[in-house]
Amino acid sequence: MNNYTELLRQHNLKATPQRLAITDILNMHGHVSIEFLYEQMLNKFNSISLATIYKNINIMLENAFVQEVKIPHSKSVYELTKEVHSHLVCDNCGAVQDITVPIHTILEQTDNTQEFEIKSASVVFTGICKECKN
Amino acid sequence: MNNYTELLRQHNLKATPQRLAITDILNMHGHVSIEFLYEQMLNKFNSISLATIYKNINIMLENAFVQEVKIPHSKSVYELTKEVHSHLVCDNCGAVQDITVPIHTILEQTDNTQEFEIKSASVVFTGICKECKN
DNA sequence: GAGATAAAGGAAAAAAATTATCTTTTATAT
DNA sequence: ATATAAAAGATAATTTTTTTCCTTTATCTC
Repeated sequence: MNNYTELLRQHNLKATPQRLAITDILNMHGHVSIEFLYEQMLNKFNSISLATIYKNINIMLENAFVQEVKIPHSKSVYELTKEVHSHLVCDNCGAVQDITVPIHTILEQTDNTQEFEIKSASVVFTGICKECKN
Repeated sequence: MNNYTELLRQHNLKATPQRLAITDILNMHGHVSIEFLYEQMLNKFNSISLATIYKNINIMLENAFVQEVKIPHSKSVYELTKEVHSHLVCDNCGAVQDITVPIHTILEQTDNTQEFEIKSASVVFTGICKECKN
């Protein structure tokens, strides 16, 4: 029993081999698209269907086991839920990295005369990653 | 000749009646989904096809006449391009508002040890709007 | 550990979203 | 006014995502 079995169960998800594999791929790659996930899964389960990928990602989203990252001008990627954080996306290679942004400070400096009660922030920076600069 | 004819042309877009109508709808509603835009357009052009909506939104995106706003847990909306700004999205009613965030200040306060060259930021706050609080 | 059961997987189809094709119409430059 | 490139309309085709139905399996209980 690896460590993700219990984590899946804590999110009301049965620990099937397929889900453990999805979890491993997410853990290994950090941020993955549906297509990439499907391709990787095919290596282990040669008859897995895309519907199973979608069904799992959807139920994992519902149970907050994974999060969707919506990226400007690009397809969404999915990641295991962890501490709140933001993202850096490379315009050149598409790589996605995590970054911590002081949301609290931002809110203090933002003029919110609109009386909108802000609960969370989704921040995606785009630019050029270290590797692509060289 | 209303004021959007010239603006369309400046973006290398022919000022067709359909495009002027799309522009009016975007201007009037601020942020609209593809479906909403289609429904509104049907009022004026009873035989317009969804393909025309997509073709126009896509070419308007390419020519930076409109921008796509990707919203967590929801479908994208589109807006006329204006000064750089961020968005507030109400979890309750789905309304989208503009807000100005001091991105520059954020960057100064963000620890970017990853040597990532940030060029732009997409920020979407979610919470409860003024109307839904009452 | 064996049996019961609710949930998950596989396969295929269906539905929804998006893009492409081809012909007709039209905005715009000349 | 005419020529022309681009856009619209009408489908059709693709792509993406969801659903259905039947089989398999993870997990709970004994």
